[in-house]
Amino acid sequence: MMDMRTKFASLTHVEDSVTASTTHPSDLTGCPWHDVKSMLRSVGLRPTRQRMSLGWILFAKGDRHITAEMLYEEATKAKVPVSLATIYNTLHQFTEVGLLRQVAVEGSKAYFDTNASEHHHFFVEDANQLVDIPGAEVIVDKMPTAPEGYEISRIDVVVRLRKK
Amino acid sequence: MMDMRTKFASLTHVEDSVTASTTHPSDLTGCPWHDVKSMLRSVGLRPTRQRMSLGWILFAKGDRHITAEMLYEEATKAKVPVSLATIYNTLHQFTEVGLLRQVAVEGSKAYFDTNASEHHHFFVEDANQLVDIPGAEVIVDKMPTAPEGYEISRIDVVVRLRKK
DNA sequence: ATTCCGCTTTAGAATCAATCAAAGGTGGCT
DNA sequence: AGCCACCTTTGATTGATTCTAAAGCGGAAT
Repeated sequence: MMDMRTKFASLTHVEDSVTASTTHPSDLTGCPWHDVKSMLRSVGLRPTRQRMSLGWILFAKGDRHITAEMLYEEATKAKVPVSLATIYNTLHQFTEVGLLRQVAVEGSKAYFDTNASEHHHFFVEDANQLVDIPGAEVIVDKMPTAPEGYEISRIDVVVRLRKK
Repeated sequence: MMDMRTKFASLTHVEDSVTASTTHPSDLTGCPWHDVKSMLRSVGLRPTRQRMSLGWILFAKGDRHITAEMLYEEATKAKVPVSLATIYNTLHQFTEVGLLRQVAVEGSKAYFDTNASEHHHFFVEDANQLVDIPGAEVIVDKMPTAPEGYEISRIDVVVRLRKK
């Protein structure tokens, strides 16, 4: 919940004046409809039913690592009829505008992280599970120099774990 | 366990002494047969025709980042008839025994690195291209503590690049 | 309100990488 | 030479993701 607000604040600079006055903890949601709506507007996406529902599902429960299939099932369970194609479209659109972050782990499916801020991950090899690395426990010390004509857009660190 | 360094050192060394006198650089003969054979034996894989050929193709040209499809094409061009299933089997077997390393980047296909030693990568976002980060230019400073019951098997660092 | 235009969503087909299963082939040992 | 466990092959199959063409909706203008 608190994470939610922090997230929203950072995601919707443009909407600070709006969200600041309207944020209140909602019973089930944790993320009021009109906040999702303004979030969408602030990134230039039309607030449609599906996008609102999916945004609500995605960001209501704090930081998560979710696949398209997982989101599809959750939406279905939540009686939000939405097609798989829309799930993919939405995940990609959200990623493009910086609401989500796609995490690269080898393996067939793509994971999306609802925490789009700079942070790194544990990857449990046997369970195919992603976990945030808390705080600033990892620090990349010597930043490599990017090749000529390129700039660093991001650094991903994945610490792979195996059962002892 | 045979370390990557050892394998590479031995292969390239012998290559230097043999190919210099018997072959042209344009040929695929950068790595004599008996070395691939002993490499395979040393990791406990039977030196079959296909594995020898593929090992030869893979390790003859220094460090590379290759996909199953790429290797398949190269093998075909080199008149080494081999099925795609065998390509996949071989890549996975080589990875299991530490001759190759699978690099985790988002995207549809899996990349295998013929340099299996501890090092990290640049990933050119627009071109979907992998490049080794030279030397020890990246250092993970604070190793995170693994959760209870787990141990760290490896740390992957991917520095994502975008055209300036 | 109603209309209209363009962005969205949809279902299902299509694509792509990767894996599997069954049948035939081969390496290495005696 | 011959055996047997391991390899390789073909073709089918899975699983994730993308594409396509048609129907639906958002919201600004009427």
